[in-house]
Amino acid sequence: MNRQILHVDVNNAFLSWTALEMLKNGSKIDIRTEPCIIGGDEENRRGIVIAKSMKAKEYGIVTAETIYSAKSKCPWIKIYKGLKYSQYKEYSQQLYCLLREYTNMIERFSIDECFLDMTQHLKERTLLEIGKEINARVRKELGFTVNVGVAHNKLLAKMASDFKKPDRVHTLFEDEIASKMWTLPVSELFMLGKKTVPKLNSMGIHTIGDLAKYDRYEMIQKFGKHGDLIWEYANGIDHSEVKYKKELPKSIGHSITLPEDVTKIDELEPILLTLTEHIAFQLRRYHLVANTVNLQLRTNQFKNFSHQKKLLYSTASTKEIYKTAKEILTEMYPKESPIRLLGIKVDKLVNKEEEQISFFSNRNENDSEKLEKTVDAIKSKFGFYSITLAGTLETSKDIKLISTE
DNA sequence: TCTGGGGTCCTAGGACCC
DNA sequence: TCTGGGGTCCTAGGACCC
Repeated sequence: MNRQILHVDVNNAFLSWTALEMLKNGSKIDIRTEPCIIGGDEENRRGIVIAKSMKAKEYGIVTAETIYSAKSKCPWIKIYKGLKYSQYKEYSQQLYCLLREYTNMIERFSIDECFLDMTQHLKERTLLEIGKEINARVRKELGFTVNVGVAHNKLLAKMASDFKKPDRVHTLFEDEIASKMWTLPVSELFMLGKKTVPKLNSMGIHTIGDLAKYDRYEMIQKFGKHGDLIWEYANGIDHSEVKYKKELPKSIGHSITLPEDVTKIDELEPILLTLTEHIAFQLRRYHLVANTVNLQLRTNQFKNFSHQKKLLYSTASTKEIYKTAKEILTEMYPKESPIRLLGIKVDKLVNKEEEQISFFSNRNENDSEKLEKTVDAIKSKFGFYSITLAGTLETSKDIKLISTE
C-alpha cells in the first residue's frame, strides 16, 4: 500500500524569521527583498554565511561559505546578525502547531523541516490538496513561506520540496521520477555530498538518471552501504518511516572556535570546563548518563583530531566528565600547534534509570551531585548564565552560543 | 577580517578471545 | 619452523545532513 507523505521546508528559514522579527520591532525594510545574508561573527572568526536571501542566491552565494567570499561575489551585500536560537525555535514551534492540525505523525527533521505521514488522514481530499492548503495557510497565518513536497515516501517528498523555490508545492510520484528527478545533476540527490560527486562524475555518472541506471552491485563494491543507499535513492526507493515519536539524543556535544589561537593548555582548561558544564546540564535535563567522553581539537592549520575515553562508570556529573576530559586533553595536546577550536562530546548515552551500577561507583548521591541538582534548578529558572562554576567565571561570558542550522 | 556548530552513521584497523 | 579464522569491542577519522 502506498504511503502518503508530505515534506514541509521553510524557505530561507533563518533569514525569513529574522525578517519577521525585525518587522515586528518596527523595521521599515523587509530584508527578504534585498540581497543580504545572515552572517556569523567575523571578529570572533565565525565569519560564515548562515542564511541567504533569494537575491543573494542570484549572486551565487551559498550557505556556509565565508562572508569574505560572499562579499567578493557581491560587494554591496548586506549582512545581518541572527536572532537568538530560542527565537528561531519559537517560529519553528508555530509551524509545528499548525501542522499538528493535520496529523500527529510528524517528524521534526530539523528546526525548519518536517515530514508528515498523512496515510491515515486521506478521506475526501487528495494529498496534493492538503499540501496546497498547508502552503497557503502558513503564508497567510504565519507570515513566512514554505515549500511542500508531495510523494509516496520521504525521499521523494524531500526531493520534491527542493524543486523550484520559494512558496511552491511540488509532487514527485513514481511516474514522475524520470521526467522530474532523473534529469537533475547527480549532486542534487539527497545524501550525495562534495566528496562523492566528483568520484561519480569520473565514472561517467552526471545525472541522477545515470546513477539510477548504473549497476547496483558495482555501486556497492565501490561505495559500500552508502553506494547501495544512493542507488536506491536515485531510483526513488525509500522504505524509512516518519519518526514521529520523540527520540532521545545519541550524543551531546559542544564546541567553540576560539577568538584567538591558544598555545597554552591552561588557557584551554577553563573553556573546557564551561563547555563541559553545558553538555552535562543537557544530559541531566534528558535524564541521561554518558559512558564515553570525546575531545576534539582543531589547529590553526585546520587539522582536526579527536580522542575518546571510556568513563569508569556512567555519569552526568560535570565534575566527573570534566576530570576525564582534562585527562584526554593532557594526552592529546599538541605542543607545537596553536589551537583554533576546542570541542567536547559525550557518547553511549543511556537512561539514568537503566544505568549499569558499577562495582567502582558509589551510587549514593554524593555532595557534588546534590550541588549540581541545585545549580540546574537555578539555571532552568533564570537561564544558563545565571550561575556558573567558579572556574568558568571568566570564560563563560565570552562564550556565547551562536547556533545556526 | 578566511574557513560554525550540532548531530547521525559508517568504516578501517588494532587488541583480544577462542 | 609456519603464521588460521571468526567474532567482538574499541578508537580515530570521515561523509553527510541542516
